[in-house]
Amino acid sequence: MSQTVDRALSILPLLAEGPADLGQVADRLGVHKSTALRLLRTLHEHGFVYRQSDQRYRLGARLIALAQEAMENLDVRDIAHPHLVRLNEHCGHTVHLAVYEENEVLYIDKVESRYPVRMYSRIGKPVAITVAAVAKLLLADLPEPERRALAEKLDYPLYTPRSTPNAAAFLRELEKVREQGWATDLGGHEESINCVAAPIRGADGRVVAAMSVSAPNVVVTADELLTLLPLVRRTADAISGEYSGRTPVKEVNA
Amino acid sequence: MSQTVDRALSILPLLAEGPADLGQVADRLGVHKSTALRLLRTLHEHGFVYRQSDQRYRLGARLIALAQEAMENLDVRDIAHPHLVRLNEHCGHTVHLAVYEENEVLYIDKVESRYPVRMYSRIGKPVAITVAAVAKLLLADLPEPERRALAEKLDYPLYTPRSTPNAAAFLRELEKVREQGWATDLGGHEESINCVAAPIRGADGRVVAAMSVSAPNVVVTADELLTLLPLVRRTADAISGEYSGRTPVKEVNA
DNA sequence: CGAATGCGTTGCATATCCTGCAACGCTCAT
DNA sequence: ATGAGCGTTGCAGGATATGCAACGCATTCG
Repeated sequence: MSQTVDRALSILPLLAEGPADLGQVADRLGVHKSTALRLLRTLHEHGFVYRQSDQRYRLGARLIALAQEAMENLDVRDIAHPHLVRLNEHCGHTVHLAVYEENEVLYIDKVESRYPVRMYSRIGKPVAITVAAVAKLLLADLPEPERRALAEKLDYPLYTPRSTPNAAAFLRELEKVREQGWATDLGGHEESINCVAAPIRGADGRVVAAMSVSAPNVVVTADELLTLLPLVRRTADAISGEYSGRTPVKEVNA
Repeated sequence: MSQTVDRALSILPLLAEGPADLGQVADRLGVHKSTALRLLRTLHEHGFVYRQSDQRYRLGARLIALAQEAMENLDVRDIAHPHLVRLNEHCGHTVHLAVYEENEVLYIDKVESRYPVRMYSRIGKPVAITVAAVAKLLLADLPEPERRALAEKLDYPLYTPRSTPNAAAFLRELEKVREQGWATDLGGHEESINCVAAPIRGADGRVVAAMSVSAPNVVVTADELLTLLPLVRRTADAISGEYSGRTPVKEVNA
């Protein structure tokens, strides 16, 4: 809606691909160099871009710090964290917490596996939305039209033979997940990694987040992992209770 | 330099403090509501802000994802990571990697302590610049005028009695750090936590990053921690070598 | 060694695009 | 019912962003 701001913001994803010089930015924006320069300068003043020694621009530190703050005032996260840690202490596997927000699902917390073989993932990273167990739970709860629209719009990359192949299959899977109230990903993203996940609900019953336990099958088989399901669900329910119940504990910020 | 973009970007730190509604944003920007609305809309389209169910705005997911990408293409980080992990495996303590960028020092990587007592810190979080060992190393390497200017501008919060009290003391400390080539923080930030840190240098000898080992003194005393100094320095030197030497291994992106 | 190319940068005139206003619709509380 | 408070819209005026052309500076090539 605001052309100038629109252009300025478009620079950021562009720089996320890697550093770029003024000319490249101007070209990809389709504007004159002087225009790009002024936009970059403004971004620079705010610390969103950084000018490295070779004069090229890349994303700046303030952006990282801001994102950090953004995550820190997600209240689900605060409440969930100790539960995730406790679950990790019980089973030793990687525990994730994820939320859905406007066509993306992303991890907002993680407790690392205590086994030497760890899976790759990072807080803040958008998850493989068509296969991840947490994504299924979050999308399954969307209003039907929105869910359908989103499913149609997605790509369905075949990470493995067991990846969700297309929108129809995905919608069917979501329906199933919706009914059973939990989800799995059995080798749909990484051949050897399995997950079980459960939803965290707000006071109105809507799914506000999802948590999962993941483990490579060199550590435990899928069947063994599934035996953790009741525990995972109980943990998720405990978080739900605390989240919707508004525990009076810890109300530091007004 | 660009008023519109300037205003739009100012909204983000504002929202980082917590969700806000349209009126609040307009007030704090000192603009008309309709203006704020248009800016917020533009930010929304790009996913930088999110409109929660109560209509208030907060920082959006794209911001988090972007910051993630920003960190992932810092090459020091890639190179350093395995070294940090190895160091952690040796000593068991928390290992940090930090960089300086325009008046801020922030952690860009972290390997968690394997002891039950862990220190609080988060990747992406700006560090306590006046006391942290890594910050001392990074600032000590700045050109003298810049270092002095920065030191004058900083606040010197007294986290503990051992915190750096003022600019003069800080500059003296930086001089010392500069000469000895390593730094410590002995209870200057958290009473019970000590750190030893060493610099990572680029091909031209300039400090590009700094790494540290931190441990609470309930686990090891400051003296014991200092015995790790040679190992920390060796690790930092190894990273420096790899970083400046341009190892031919792994050149995926052109 | 000098010319030429490529880059970031500046000042300026044009008109585009942003701004603030005022009025509207809506929800919620009185 | 009535009013207050909030987000939203269309519009006219003018501040503000834009592209141009020219400059400085480095690096490259003749």
